[in-house]
Amino acid sequence: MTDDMTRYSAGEIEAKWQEVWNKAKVFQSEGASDKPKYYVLEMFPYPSGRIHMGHVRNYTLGDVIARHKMATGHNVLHPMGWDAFGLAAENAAMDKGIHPGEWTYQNIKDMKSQMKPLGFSLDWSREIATCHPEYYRHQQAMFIDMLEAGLIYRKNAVVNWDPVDMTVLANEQVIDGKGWRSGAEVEKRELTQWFFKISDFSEDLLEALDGLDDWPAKVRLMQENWIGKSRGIEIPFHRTDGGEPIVCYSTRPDTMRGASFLAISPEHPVSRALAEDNADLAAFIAETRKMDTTEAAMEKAEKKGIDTGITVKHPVEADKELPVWVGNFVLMDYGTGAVFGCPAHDQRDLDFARKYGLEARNAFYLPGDEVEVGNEALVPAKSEPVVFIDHFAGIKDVTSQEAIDATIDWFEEKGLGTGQVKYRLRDWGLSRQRYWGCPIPVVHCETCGVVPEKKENLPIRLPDNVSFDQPGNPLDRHDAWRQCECPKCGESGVRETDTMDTFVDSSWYFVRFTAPRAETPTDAAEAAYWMNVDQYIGGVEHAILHLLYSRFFARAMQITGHLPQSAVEPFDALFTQGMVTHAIYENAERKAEGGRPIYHYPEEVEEKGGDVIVKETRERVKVIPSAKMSKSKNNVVDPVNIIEQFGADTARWFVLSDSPPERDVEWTAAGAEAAHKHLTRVHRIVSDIASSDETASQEADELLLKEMHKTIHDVSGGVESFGFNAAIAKLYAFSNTLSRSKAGSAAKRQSAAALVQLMAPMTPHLSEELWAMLGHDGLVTTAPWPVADEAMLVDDQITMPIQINGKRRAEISVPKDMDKAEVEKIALSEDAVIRALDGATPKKVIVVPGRIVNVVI
RNA sequence: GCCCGCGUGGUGGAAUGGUAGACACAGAGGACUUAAAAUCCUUAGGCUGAAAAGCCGUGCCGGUUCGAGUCCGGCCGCGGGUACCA
Repeated sequence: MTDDMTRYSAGEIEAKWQEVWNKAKVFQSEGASDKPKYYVLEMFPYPSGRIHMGHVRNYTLGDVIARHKMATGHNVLHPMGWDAFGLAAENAAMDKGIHPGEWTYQNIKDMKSQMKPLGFSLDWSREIATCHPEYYRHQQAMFIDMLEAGLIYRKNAVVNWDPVDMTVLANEQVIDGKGWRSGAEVEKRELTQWFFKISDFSEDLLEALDGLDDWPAKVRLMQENWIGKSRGIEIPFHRTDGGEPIVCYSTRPDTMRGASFLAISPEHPVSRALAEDNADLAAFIAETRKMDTTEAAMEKAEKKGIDTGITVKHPVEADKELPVWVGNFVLMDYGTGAVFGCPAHDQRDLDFARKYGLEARNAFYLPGDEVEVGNEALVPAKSEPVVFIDHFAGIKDVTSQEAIDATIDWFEEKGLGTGQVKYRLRDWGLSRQRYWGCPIPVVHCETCGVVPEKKENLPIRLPDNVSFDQPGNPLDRHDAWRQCECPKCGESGVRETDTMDTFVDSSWYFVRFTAPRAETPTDAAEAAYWMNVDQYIGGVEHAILHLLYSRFFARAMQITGHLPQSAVEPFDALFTQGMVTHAIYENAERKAEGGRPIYHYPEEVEEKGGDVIVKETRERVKVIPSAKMSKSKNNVVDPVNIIEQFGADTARWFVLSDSPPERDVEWTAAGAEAAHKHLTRVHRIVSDIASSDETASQEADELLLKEMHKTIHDVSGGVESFGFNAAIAKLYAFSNTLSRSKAGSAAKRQSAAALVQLMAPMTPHLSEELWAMLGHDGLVTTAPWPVADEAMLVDDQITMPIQINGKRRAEISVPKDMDKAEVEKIALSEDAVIRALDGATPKKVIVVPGRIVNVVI
């Protein structure tokens, strides 16, 4: 029955019901309410101009939660906004000559119009954009408060410097050590920059992870490792030339016997001092500065060093002297910028020692395995017992951890070192030498120094009349904007031209959503009511930086009075969705200017005889499978086509159905059509039921209703635990049951209504249509969520598999409460069991009630 | 390099330590149709076998357990993060 009256026409249905929702303002959150509040938030998007499948997945997940919470009687806040500052806008400005602001606002408009048809239950009345002065003026106010509270300071830090373009480069803009536009070798350069004192909160940020029960364990673990608490010791090594001792930090002082050299950072004061009259050393240091600033690049680079010529005394063995080397692998930012090398028990030190002919001597060996050091360092787990050789504190058979503790105690007792707890977490550098960001509201005055702006002068607006015809920060060359009055003495000063890292913008937007038009950064009452975010949803790629910065910012906002005490952890529950991936198509025959690879869009290539080629040029293409969808790699699938072809409900159903949401999913076009077929089928099944009128046997009715209650139970459970794909599988199964059921129309209508309601968070438009078709008055969106009847969930008779030695050989059907002995008896009388036993008695019979029987022979 | 994940049929995937492959996609066969589309029904991990049935099987190697996709140890491969992409 597929005539015109009952055909599923997504386009018409979706437009109609969106209009109904909008008119009724069903998605605008209430103020004070008797209902419990629920704040569900998806990570807000960067306005690139096109939504992609990752967005659709993210917002659909959030929307299902929001709609389900609405149906279960919550006052729901579900806002949306734009993370609107960033690098891409400046690139567009340079490439296309458009102002970053114009480009960004156009993109917001475009993306919004692409999102609207998806029918998300968003409260658009709260929309914010971080690039809007009405947003960033509050950020500037908080900056001033945090500066005055001592949470922000200035220090020198290195950046990637492009010597040809004369500009600072982001790590992403450095490709194989070269500037992405100029192709010039990138250098490190030191600048004075602004920092948040996040490291002051290391311990708190670490400890509070324990309370985040509804965060994924992996994210807590990643943050724990990122903060990187370690207990170690600072040991001064005395120079034989009488100079200032060099202080090393070590977490493995138990390996001291094996120490054979000291390695100090190229940026260490001693290195710098020695370089002044050591040309080789100066050249070595200069060489290490020609590397990008990423940790990965530094760690992967070949470990190199140079002997400084100075030596230090071993702190324990009086007659032993150690050479001091400068090593490119020693970070000035961590510990003291100096380490002692113990080749026997550290692989990196061993490689270094072998390369430069340094000694390798064991501090301990494994019990019963006393061997010389080969090419592999002996690094046992800290809990593993080892045997120490001539340990100065007299310990011998202990674990490494016990030895570390004993050694630290011994050093402290003798006054040879100081136990220290250190964290890997570094302060958050927020300065960016770029135009399209929130201006840092300070003035440099010759007499007063660095002075924060007066709050009444905020916002310090970005000037509009800037040009991008040359690289570098346009603010630097905008004299009219830079010239200003010193807020303190009134004489002339110059504005800070650094803008803020966009992570600052995204570290508090979730609080701004609670009072998006407030005259102060936050509204105490609204923040107290809505915070914390009950459920935060976003990509796992944000597991560390964004989430850690937000956790810090909540603390900083609390100290400066912008957040109530209760909101110290901003996100009660976190869900990290997997990415939507897609193959990348890289041109294998041609490169762009400057050696950059050329990437092709999926629709530009085709498969031909096992090879993939560019349709137009017939060039061969290298296929890089399942990579994060990224605008710069052109491997982005446009959901707009799918919505136009099949409708929003199909797109929503599809992104939820196939993969568990925490897992990455490789996008393929085939699935969307299947999703649409199914929705068409549901439309047909329910239409038929709505227009039929039959009675049937009570048995058939009961069977169907029992299945209905099971489905309500399972789907509700699935929706509450992000098991959407499994929930959808149950809905498929129930549609099949319903369409084949011989039940009467009353039972069928009841079941159809349940099906429609259970689908509503996922396919809200179709559900509204069918809900109305079944004769319901109100909206399914606001109808109370169905509740399963517990009594209907249990089966009296259950099937139990019979295993023989752990392999399934038969199954029996027994009443659910049958006692163990009885079950065992029935199991042993099964043919397959008798055959396998062949007259013998079983060694053991394990009966797990309600589950399984295992006969051990 | 380091930290964190992931790996199951042709494909997406399901499975509180308890019947591996639910539910789908693609496939094969059939019904309906003049035909096609749509729809409905059947089938389907691999190997052997006519069947009954048996053997193998969750990246690889090993362990714990009556029982392991699931827990533990060691590998391999892929992905994310690595502090200036967001």
